[in-house]
Amino acid sequence: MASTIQDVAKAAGVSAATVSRVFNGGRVTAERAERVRRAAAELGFAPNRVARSLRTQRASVIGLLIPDIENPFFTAMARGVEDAAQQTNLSVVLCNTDEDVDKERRYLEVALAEQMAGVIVAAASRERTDLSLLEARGMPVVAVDRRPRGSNVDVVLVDNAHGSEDATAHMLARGYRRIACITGPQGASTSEERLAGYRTAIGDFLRAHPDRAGEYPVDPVTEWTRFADFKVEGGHKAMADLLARPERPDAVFVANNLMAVGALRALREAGLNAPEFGILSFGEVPWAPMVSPSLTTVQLPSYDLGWTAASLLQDRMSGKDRPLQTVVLRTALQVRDSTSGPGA
Amino acid sequence: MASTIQDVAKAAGVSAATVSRVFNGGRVTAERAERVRRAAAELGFAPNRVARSLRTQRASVIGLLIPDIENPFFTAMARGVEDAAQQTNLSVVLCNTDEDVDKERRYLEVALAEQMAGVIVAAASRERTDLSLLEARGMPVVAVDRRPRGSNVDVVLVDNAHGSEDATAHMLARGYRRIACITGPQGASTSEERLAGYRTAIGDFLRAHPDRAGEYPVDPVTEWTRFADFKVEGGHKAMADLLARPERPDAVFVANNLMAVGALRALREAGLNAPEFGILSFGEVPWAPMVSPSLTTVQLPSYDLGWTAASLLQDRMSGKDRPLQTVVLRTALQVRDSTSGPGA
DNA sequence: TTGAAAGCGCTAACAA
DNA sequence: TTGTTAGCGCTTTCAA
Repeated sequence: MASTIQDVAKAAGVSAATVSRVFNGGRVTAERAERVRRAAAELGFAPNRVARSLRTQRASVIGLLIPDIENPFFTAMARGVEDAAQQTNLSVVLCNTDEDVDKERRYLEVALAEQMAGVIVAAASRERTDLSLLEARGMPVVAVDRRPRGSNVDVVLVDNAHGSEDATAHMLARGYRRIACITGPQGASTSEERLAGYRTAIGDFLRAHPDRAGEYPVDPVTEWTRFADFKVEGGHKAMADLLARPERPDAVFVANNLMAVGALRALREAGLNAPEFGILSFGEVPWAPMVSPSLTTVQLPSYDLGWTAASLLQDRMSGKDRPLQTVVLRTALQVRDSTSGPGA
Repeated sequence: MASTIQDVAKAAGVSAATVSRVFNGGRVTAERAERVRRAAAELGFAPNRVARSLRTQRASVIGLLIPDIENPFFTAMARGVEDAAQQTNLSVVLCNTDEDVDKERRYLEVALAEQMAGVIVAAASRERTDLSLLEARGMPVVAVDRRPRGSNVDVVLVDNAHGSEDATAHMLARGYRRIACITGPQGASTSEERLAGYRTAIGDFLRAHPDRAGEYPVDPVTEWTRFADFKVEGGHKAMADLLARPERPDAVFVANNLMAVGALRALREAGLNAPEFGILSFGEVPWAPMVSPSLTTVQLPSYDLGWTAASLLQDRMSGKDRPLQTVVLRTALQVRDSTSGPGA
């Protein structure tokens, strides 16, 4: 059906090897190259990548494994990967692992069987994702967003601690003082890192203003911290709980976007509004600019995460034997109206 | 590096053909099959899919081309495709065409070169997307959401007209009378179909209540219709324009989710609120339940669109030679608070 | 039921 | 610079 390199060779009166050279940048005289190109165009020839992969033992496809294709954070990341890959004519195969380690393992096996050129993986689990199979076979791998335990691969991460510190410092600068924190589950690295950033900022402030200590409960960084589940309902419950305390906070730093939605609802139910009560979401909310007041957020470098991972992967694929890298990307604070200050 | 079928054959003391039969359901005595399986497990053997594809001339990968991976409508569709494909052990390669016909064409060529088993495409353009290359080579193709002009492929579409008619009828039933419509660009099939549904519902109502005609401008279905661009700003401008008219509407049917966001803002700026002023969005808005009042929407069958397309594709792939199908899937009205009625 | 052998379409080593 | 040749790993006749 489709024409092969042999057909083109015959039509152009040259050997298959010459046709191959024309398509792969080998040395061919201009005149013959032209003849080949014309014949190829006439026959609608396009090299069969399957045969090429089999012969060269490498594909021009990279696999991208993400836990949730419906999460904008990951789709933006996928765009970054795609754009970077396109520069070297790599195609990207997107695999949705659904936060399921088994499904993820199956896709990893597919990547091996398909001889993919490399794999970028946002691990379904830091504990249980196992990249050793790929490593054993020498397949280039880059982990992104989460670093799977015990794996020897390049990693690209978000600087959660700095982002949280900046965000909290911003709220302090805008005049909020009694800032609470709703973070994710205890033990999850992202929760812990974001909480740590918040604590650093509060600690720094208290050290700079020792006179202020009297305004706070015994230990604000623990009294006003709640561990939730990164989901809407968890954020709602945590916020309601914080508001019920005798020393009520005047602002809240929420460690992810879904919990921020829940916290917003709890505030509204308590008759509180931003910016009198400050609220800031770690992680973009698509409709952040549309709610009123618009929501201040920490923007995650999702696109760049993908772009960077793809670049690292291509380095590895080209056989550069440099030591393993961990790249940490910074977040960006998007100041909007929900943190204008308690008196604004 | 990775072990081949030959390695397994040697280890099990059989021929490569026998190993192949074990993995593909050929006739092999139980005892030898067992030996082969053991050897394969020991060597960590998994058949090389590239070689298999080259030999059999077909792959176990299908391509899914979508215009915008960051649009929840398409990611939900992708989930549907993926889930359906998984049932027959097909992998899905997701390609983001970015509403760009050239990029789309490149991906279509990749699909051919990679010998993919089939392609599902949400066309970047109804006019300019060209599937004839694939058709010429006999590759199974299903078009989804949009029917590219001049192509002979199975199609899965959304029933825009019925969905809009239902939605408009719902608003009428809730007591809104002066219902405006903001639709997409003139000429786009989705705009026209949604507008047509709105007109049908209004027309039916007026025919059933001829006494009401006096309450309306000369021709409500044209006076209160605005063509916008399916974007936030377009919706905002159209709504503001409608509100400036002497015969002000008391509700609006908005033909997509982004324009609904713009329309909401225009309403708020004019001091109008739902449900006194009714508003309904065609197409789900992720935060529809979270705004107050919660937004009534028409839910598109995005997941099922994908699932159905994948099923049709698999029929085609298995060589069933049935006539071309067009499947039209119905929408579902999600009634929330923004259309409780003008007196609610 | 089994194995030997051919060949899918391509590239790369080698020889000319 | 060009062509010849071998072979990537698999499946599928064909003959035994």
